[in-house]
Amino acid sequence: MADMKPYKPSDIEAKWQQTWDETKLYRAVDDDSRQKYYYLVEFPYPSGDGLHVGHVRSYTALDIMARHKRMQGFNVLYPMGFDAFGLPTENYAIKHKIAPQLATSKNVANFERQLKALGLSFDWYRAVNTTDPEYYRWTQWIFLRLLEKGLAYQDEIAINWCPFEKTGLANEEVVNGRHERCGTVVEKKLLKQWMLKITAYADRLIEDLKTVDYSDRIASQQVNWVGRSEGAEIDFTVDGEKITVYTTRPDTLPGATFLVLAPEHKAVAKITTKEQQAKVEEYVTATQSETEVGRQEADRPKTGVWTGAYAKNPLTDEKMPVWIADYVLAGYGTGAIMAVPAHDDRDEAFAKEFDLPIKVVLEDDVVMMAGDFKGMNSSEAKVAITKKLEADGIGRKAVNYKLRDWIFSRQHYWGEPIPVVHCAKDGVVPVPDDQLPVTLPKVEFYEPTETGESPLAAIADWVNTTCPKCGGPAKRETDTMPNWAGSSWYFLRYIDPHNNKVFADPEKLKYWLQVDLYNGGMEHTTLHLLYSRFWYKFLYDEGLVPTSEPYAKRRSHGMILGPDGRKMSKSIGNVINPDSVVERYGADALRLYEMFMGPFEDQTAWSDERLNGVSRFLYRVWMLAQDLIANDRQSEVVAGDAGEFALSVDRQTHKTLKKVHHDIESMHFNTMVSALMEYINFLTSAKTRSELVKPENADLARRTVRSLVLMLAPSVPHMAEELWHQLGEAGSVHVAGWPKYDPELVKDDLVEIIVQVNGKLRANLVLPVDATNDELTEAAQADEHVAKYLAKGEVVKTIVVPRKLVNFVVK
RNA sequence: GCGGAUGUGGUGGAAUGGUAGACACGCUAGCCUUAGGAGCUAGUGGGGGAAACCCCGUGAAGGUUCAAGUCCUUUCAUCCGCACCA
Repeated sequence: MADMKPYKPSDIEAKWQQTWDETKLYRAVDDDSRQKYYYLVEFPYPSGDGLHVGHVRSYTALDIMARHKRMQGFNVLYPMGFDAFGLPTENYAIKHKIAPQLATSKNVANFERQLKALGLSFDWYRAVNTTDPEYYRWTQWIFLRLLEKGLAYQDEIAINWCPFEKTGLANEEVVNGRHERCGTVVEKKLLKQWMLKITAYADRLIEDLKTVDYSDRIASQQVNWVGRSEGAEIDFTVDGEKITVYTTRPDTLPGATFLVLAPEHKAVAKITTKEQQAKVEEYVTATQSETEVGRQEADRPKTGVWTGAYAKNPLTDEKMPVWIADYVLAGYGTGAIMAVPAHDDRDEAFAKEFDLPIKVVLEDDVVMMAGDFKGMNSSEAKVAITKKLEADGIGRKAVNYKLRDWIFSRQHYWGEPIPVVHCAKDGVVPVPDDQLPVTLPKVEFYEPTETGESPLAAIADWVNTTCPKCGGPAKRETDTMPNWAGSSWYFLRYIDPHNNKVFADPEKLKYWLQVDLYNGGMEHTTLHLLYSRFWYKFLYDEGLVPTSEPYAKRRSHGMILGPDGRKMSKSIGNVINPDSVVERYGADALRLYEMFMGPFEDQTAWSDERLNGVSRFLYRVWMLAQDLIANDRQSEVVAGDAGEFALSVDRQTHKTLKKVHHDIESMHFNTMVSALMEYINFLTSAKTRSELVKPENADLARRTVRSLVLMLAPSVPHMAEELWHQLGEAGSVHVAGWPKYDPELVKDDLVEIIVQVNGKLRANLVLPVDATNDELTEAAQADEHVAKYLAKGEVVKTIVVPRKLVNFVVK
């Protein structure tokens, strides 16, 4: 064909991106006349490295879902923004001596360019940036609400301190005793810190998972992280000093032969005898100088020292020596345990090391001793012993969590200032709401200070202010918030991004929430996801948001590994840059390839060969479409082409429509692409294609290519839009109606029936779909090949599954 | 140790308890062409056979069932998260 247009992604992609932008095609409307869908992807940190192919996987998947819903007439919100506070930018600013504000805007511009080049249907009008004072004004506002309710508080605690970045860290940022970002061995440092009481929500953060649809691995990681356990507290008296232990196994109390306290336990100094004092002090000093890394070494031999004191087992009246050892953690439970060496591996190792008694109390889960409790099973004994302790006033049921309160202070410049002032007279005074935002001052140096104070502390005219309460001199808080602050509520701001009266209009919140689907990386499961659920629940308790959970559904895309199967990293040099893929193959090919790679939630390695295969597929689609469009243009439309051939093509079309529709809804993007490929294979087979280009099939060609373009639109938006216009359509394919499959056309007249003898396949028959069981059996028996096997014995049973199979059981 | 996920060709993977290997990559042979990251045709789990066809085959071992990749039990391996959390 002389006028056939070649497929050149670079010719069409930028063109349509610009048109979509100009026509505001993807703006979400705040009306409630249509059903809404809110699709959310984690907004990126705009690093200097630019977009990662992992971002593309997440954003494309939900883009496909958003486009699919939009085509079905729903009101779709699919927003994007930037989580731009954080240390990499601050470090970049220090190194290059430019303001973090400038570095951020440069990186944001680059990310925007990259995202737009992918043809993602974000509503850019709603874009947010956490470093924008008009945004962090509300981050500060929420902090003040937490402060009002006592959920933000200051505490002098031994925090995780990164000596390289000179900042405090949350527990969540410490991995194996090292700072997860820079790998520096974390030290302990006593500092006054702002804390958020996430532990007040521990139970609800677990319980309410029942009301939402999270992938198993996400939900279980959250449950583990909160780490709820049930047991009992038991009070022991040592030299008049009360020592309370926590145990999940009160049933083993008869087997408790000694107590162990953490070296940091407050009672240690009081109960230590004179004879043991020197040894105890030496041990305490030694454990304090140990780093977290040292304390966490695997298979570390148990160490400890006896305090010289004794407690008494309330059930057996036996004397229990009281030891201190660093295998007992000060920060968990009560910082003290009753040791049951017979039923706990750690206690056993300790008992063996120091030659302490080991007393077995349970065998086969049944209590073997201790009078009243003898013969009970473990769970009965737990209840009974706890009750007895309660009656005696020396114990009670108790619950513990691994979750710690969230350390909310950072000693850095590039974060939201914590909006309080310190007044000599009034103490901590919140900055009044109408004076928000407390903005970051412009400074020349961003380096953290050696003392552990934020660089803000050095800016006298910013720090020195007046007390909002008494008008006297006061100093501003110089700590800033962690980078997790802004991202804890950004999805609320998208709903009403330009509101300067409230963080978002309650009516709009009511309309758009919950987020219908939230996708993001697994690495954010225990940090961001938990934090944002906490903030949201707090806002719910304040009556500021309409539902108890923010996200109805959470999924996590699998990581894309480098072509070598290893995690992509700059130092290995196996990073794939989306820009170069777009340049070479086009955004549509990149998008479709990332969907075709494998199951969405599984990790998988990058492959240039397979990307190329997807690109080839798109060329074939294009060429076929050109043929069909040409036929449609050149031919008079002939009415009534409902022959056998047309029916077979329509059937294939509608089967594919059905498959594509359901695969998008269930996020089976890889099989959606397969279905499209099968469809194209069918249409381009020599026989089908030669018929489709005949003038008498012009009408069929037209409706086929229309359906094809529509079903491709969510996945390859640029090519679909271009073809749509070649078809003579004026509007955008992305707001054209999604083609519903016809259930009648999805059904077949004839179906393949498999015939088995003793479960083994012996024949394939093509029979009418409505054949009765008897007819199926008859046809199966009549098959020559089957008959041979039937003759070998006696048919004792015949199983018929309509439209599927006949199985003869022959003996 | 605890929790979660996953084991299917040379590779990525597909299969409401009902034809294992769809779709794709790679490979082989042939064709075509202004030689390309192009297109077309055929083949491609293992074994046997000229063929028809037969046997074997979803980490391993049992079991349930007319029928198991799929359900149950045991077990092994890999990956992820947490980890001296009492």
